[in-house]
Amino acid sequence: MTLTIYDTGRGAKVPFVPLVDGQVSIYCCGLTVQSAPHLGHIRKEAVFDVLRRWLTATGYQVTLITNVTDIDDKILAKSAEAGVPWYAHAYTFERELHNAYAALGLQAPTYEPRATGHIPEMLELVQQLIDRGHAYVAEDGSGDVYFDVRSWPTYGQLSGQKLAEMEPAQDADPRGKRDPRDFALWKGYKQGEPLTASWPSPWGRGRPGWHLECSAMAGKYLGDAFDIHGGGIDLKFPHHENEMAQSQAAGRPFAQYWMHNAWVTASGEKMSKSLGNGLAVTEVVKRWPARAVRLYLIAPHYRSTIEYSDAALDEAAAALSRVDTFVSRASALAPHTPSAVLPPKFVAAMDDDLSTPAALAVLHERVRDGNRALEAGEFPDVQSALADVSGMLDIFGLRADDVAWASHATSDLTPVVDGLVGALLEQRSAARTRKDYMAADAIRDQLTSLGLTIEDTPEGPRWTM
RNA sequence: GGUGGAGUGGCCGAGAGGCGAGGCAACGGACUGCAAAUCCGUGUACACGGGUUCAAAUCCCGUCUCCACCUCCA
Repeated sequence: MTLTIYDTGRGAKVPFVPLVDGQVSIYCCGLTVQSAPHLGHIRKEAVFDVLRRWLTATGYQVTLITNVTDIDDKILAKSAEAGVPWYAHAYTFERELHNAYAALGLQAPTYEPRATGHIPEMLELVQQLIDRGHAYVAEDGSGDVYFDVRSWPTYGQLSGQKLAEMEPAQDADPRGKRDPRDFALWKGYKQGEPLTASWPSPWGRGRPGWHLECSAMAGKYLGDAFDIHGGGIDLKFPHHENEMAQSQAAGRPFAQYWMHNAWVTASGEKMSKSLGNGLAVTEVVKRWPARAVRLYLIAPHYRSTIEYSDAALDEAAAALSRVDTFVSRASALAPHTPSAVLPPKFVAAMDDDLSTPAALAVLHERVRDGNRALEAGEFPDVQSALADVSGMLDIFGLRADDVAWASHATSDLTPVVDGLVGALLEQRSAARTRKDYMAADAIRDQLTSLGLTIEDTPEGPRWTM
């Protein structure tokens, strides 16, 4: 059984064969750090985090590069509006992005290059394109450099667009372009822009175009050819189309597979900044446990649109707590280690284009098996179910005891609380023994009002936050 | 105008010719002093209209609705 992935370029599920045996190189378009990341942005990170965990678990050595676009028109515009330097503005949101990563237990990429740190690599790429006759300096003296779309016959292949059929540019000002569809590789410095946002180049001061950045950084860290290029489906055109064109036109084979995730919608429409801060990751994590948010993001298939609703987050939290309850009950009986060999149905699901919904169904099945075994007192079965459940949770990045959640876990007060609660529970048990249920319930109500849940189990009372 | 995706039971969300994924909620039962948790059970869902087939949510034709991209949005 081998991994099959849906390759946007071929428009079909295809077997995944890496360029180098045992290794996988992935470039995943990161964010333009112009505002706070919302659920939709972080979905992409969650999806590729799971992909990476799965590849790693199946024996691959994974290199994941995710860039940070820290210079672009919007960053300049918004920072000017806010009256802060553009780099400070970008840095603010880069840090917010990292906080969001941490909150959702996302493993850091192998490396996370910033666009502004790779100007030389970008200039080199532009020069190669000019030399090969696929790029030209604008004729209007703006200092812009454009990719010559008509010089590249396969332009439009990735997205299935035909040049002739594309909506005519409503931009009346061709800005020195030979064709309205030509895109900027390099943007000449304009009066009024901060001088710090420009770099010297053979064509005058300026800054890189968005598409160019990714090609240059992917090339630097992954080589001329690499395995998987990922990103949101909305980047397919023009961003990825342009990346592919400019890289291949420069003689680099570029990505072998393209994986695109769908977005998160709200009220049926694509989530966007205009819908307000309510959906910012920082806000969502305040309202629901971070692990539930993560589950919510990875439970549907990555190519399906997720419709945001409070109720859906509530459901994810409820589903997760069912799993957690089993894990904590079973763990109390015996130490365990996650299974190295996962249930075949789970493996088959994950290998089938990362079919997390089917894989999750297997997780729930094993939880049920485990609960049944728990009732029957079949400890070997409990242990085996627990090991499987842990192993599967590991792939999803949802193990409660994963170090990723450490910074958000309760601190070392747990033993103290345990002692105090334990003392009260002993009093309650005594009251129950003498059938003084009024007193027993009073203690339980008191603890409940503090946010604790008390459950009576065959092994004695048990409390959870 | 071009390109792509979607419409599934109360809700979320898979599947893609034949045995009702899974979760959440609800109801009934078991267990419990009462709960909680857990287990067992309960559903004749696939936008609409035709057609193909022994068999269609899945294929074909038509219709409606929604969304996205073609504007530096994950």
